[in-house]
Amino acid sequence: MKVLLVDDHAVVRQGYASLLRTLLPEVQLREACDGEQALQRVQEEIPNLVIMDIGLPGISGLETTRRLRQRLPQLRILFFSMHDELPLVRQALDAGAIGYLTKNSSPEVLVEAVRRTAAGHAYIEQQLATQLACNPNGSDGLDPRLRELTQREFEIFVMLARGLPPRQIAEKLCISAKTLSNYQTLVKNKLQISSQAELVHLAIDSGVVRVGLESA
Amino acid sequence: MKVLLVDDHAVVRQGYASLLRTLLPEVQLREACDGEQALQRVQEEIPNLVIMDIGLPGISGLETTRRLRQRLPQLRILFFSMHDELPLVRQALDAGAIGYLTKNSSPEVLVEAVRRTAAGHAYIEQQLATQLACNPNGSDGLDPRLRELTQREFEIFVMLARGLPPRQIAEKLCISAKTLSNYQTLVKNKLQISSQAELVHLAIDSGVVRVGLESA
DNA sequence: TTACGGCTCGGGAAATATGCCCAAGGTAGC
DNA sequence: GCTACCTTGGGCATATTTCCCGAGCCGTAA
Repeated sequence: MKVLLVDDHAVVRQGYASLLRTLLPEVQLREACDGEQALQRVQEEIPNLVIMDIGLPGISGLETTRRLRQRLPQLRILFFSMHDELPLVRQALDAGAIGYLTKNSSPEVLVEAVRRTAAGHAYIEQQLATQLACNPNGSDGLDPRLRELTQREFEIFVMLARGLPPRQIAEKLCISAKTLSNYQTLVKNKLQISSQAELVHLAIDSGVVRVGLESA
Repeated sequence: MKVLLVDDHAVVRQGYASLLRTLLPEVQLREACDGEQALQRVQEEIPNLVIMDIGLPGISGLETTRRLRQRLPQLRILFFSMHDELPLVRQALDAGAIGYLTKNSSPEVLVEAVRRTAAGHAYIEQQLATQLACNPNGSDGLDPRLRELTQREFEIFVMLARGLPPRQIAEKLCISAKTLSNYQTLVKNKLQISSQAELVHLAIDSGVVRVGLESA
């Protein structure tokens, strides 16, 4: 079984790599540190499964997933993220992921998820699956205004709501501070708000971010 | 019994005034639309009870309360606010209020509260009282950083966290936009944060504001 | 194919906001 | 009276935002 690990934090990635090698000796691992590299690796050799971090620099995990699925619709992608907000899970599944796991999961769960998704079965972390099942599918808690946002705008919206410094957002997305600023204005217009504070309230209300600080 | 009603929204104030007149015919009502006027009215004639809105323009309800109590330590002040966050209740009581009621209360409760506070007994809305009792008195859920803020800074902090437009805050507090801006910088420094988004998160974490939009 | 529309990205210029320093007036306490 | 601190704002340099505009891409409809 061939697995491609995509995560921008080398330490984290390698940690999970060694974990997987131990727990699943039959797996042949490859790694990528961003979306570009992931696309390239997949082109070189098609894996049975891609394990994808959601918060990549440059093209995000979501965008990378869309592109991968576009090229290889049968490709299986398992999201592996530190975020457990429902709307993000939905975004991942919409983008074409077959599974979603948070980084809080135990190694056993990780192994199980890898096995199942590699075999083509969906796997969503227990708790998230339950919540998804409860929250009637289509009608998230999402504010209708959020539907107006494009994918890119949505990503930026989330980061802004988390309170990441603008510089850092721009860096992470590999766009100029200027572009970020323009997006920010655009997003605020679409959401019909004027301050960053309202943006945070809206994000929390919609369940897009959780209270409490921390970064992406 | 003489009661002074302090609230900046004329309609609201008069609504409650007529309500009180109906339910408590023995009450002699006077009104004030801001802190200045309240101080003046009290000077003209000392009421048995002051019913105070927390969100006044100019000097706030809290500040007005402090000044009133300074001049007349025996004066009874009942807060009547649309906000039900515990730290705000504490601030009101600290400022010298003898009662706290939210605007969601039923007329019966209002009457009861007026009767009790006018008679010199404390009256705190059932639900709030319970919460206050549960949350060990001194050690709120308050972030230690919030203790660094002066009263004025705290007021501004709350308004910023609610997402009020800067213009509006400055207007409401009757200070220049420049002063507000200076306060904002000061507050952010004291709280050791850099963005407005973090400010909102901190406020929500500390229970100073509740999620959901709306203004003051 | 061509044309159109939408998305992403950023430049330019003007308006705003911020950060930092400083100073005046008020109040409280010693 | 003196000191300390809060509140209020001016000045000024810098950063951010806003608004307008154009380029490149991509998918789709004609």
